[in-house]
Amino acid sequence: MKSEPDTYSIDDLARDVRTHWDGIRNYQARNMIRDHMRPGEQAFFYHSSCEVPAVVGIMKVASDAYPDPSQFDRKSKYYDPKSTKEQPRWFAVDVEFQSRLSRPVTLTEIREKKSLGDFRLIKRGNRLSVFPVSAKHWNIVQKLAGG
DNA sequence: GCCAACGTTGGC
DNA sequence: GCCAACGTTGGC
Repeated sequence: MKSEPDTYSIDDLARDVRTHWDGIRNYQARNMIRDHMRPGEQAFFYHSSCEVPAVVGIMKVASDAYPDPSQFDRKSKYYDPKSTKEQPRWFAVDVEFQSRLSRPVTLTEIREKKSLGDFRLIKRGNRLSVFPVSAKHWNIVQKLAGG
């Protein structure tokens, strides 16, 4: 799961421990959290759009998907006038801090690692903020971090 | 349904 | 700030 550290970083999550992962406004990403994420599953925390884009930590999915409250909040930048309580368009999940990687695994490193060649993160045109990670890729990234 | 215009993501 | 690679919107 990607987040811009200027907006919400692994430090913020370590402090909050648990948070609402909201503001997802892409249908594919929404489908991912609504239809495929389950409580107890693990996820990587990835810092995007920053000086050193990198996988920085591990978190745990802490809830089922639920309608993202910000879509109904007129004052939120995530407000969606086309969304109704009866038929919400957007969903959020709760996540819990689990750990930091012993060191960040940078995007550069990931690109250089042959065995991560088919990792979705570096697939051309990938802009999804939420996407599944195979067990193989999960393990390789962890190993790179030294754990 | 097509497609141009526009908006967003995210690396660089 | 630039730009590629998308996704979305809306006119037709």
